[in-house]
Amino acid sequence: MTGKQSEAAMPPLVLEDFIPYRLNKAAEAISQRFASQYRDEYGLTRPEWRTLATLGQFGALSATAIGAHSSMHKTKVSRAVFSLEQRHWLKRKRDEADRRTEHLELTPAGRKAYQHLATMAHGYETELFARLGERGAAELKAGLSALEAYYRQGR
Amino acid sequence: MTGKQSEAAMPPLVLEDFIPYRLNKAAEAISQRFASQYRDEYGLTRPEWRTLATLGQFGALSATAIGAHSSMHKTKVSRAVFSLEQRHWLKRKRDEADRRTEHLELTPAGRKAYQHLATMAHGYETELFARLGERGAAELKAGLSALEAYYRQGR
DNA sequence: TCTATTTAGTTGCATTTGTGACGATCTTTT
DNA sequence: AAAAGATCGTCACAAATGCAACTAAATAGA
Repeated sequence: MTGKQSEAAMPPLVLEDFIPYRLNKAAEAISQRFASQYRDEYGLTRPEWRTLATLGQFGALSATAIGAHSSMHKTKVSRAVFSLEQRHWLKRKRDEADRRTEHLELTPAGRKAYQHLATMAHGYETELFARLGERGAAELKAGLSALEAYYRQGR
Repeated sequence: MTGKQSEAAMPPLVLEDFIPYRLNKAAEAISQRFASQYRDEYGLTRPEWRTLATLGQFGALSATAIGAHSSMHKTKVSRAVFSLEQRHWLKRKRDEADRRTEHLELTPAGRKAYQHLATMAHGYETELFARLGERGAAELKAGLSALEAYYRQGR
């Protein structure tokens, strides 16, 4: 026997301690709650919400740019754009210089929905921070920043 | 003008600061890297790896227990179990007291694969911690713990 | 005891997602 | 300027996921 463990074999991996596992569960749980808000209120899917939020923040972007920024697959963006267009929440404009790309922009209706959802998002986050406590919130942000620095230029 | 902002309107929500968004992107990026390892080496899907890891850690569980522990949908577990069974990595045993439930247990082959994957997982995490730095890793863990405490007893 | 309800796990079906190929357009090379 | 290659967005198809219905078995209620 080599010390630490006595009779029972220690499991080679404790999932509750494994960072990718914990991150996934946490992300899913936290997103779920907010997702049900925009789903209940507007019937939006996650890719649709992401697209809306990205356009709301940046003004006018190509589909490719949206995907690059928010890590969504080409086709996911394409479909979300189509769906938002159906709602008349965004309109497309051909780039006259490069006629392959189209610039996507929110309509007034889209912007209005965005404003509302952004407010809900802030509310959600405020509540989250309150429950995490000053300390927990600060640690989480710092930890996420470290992670982002890692995988941003990572590998 | 009300101070802070000058000419351009501030976007109502900055995605790079929004916790659910950051968590999702981080979780996806971090998981992706490890997922490609077990995918390339064994052709495992995520639900399969999760099921394997859960059984490896806990020894023998019902499908329901696996799903509850790792937040996977019933049918996801059912299909992962089927697939692992095809590989002869686990076997089912009827519970004689309650003949609806089956106890799932890794075979020697399954255990061997698990050992290997668990080793890879540790390696991955070790490298991750190294890149995050002592500080970043500690903050991330603390932040995750705070989150877990939040959503565990949820609402 | 007989019925109604709950639980474990699977399956069919619809929805969502990713892959690969495509037409159109732009860029680079020769 | 023609040919080859890259990029933008879409679509058909295949794979993965979730939902609802189902069988079998246990439990609770009458």
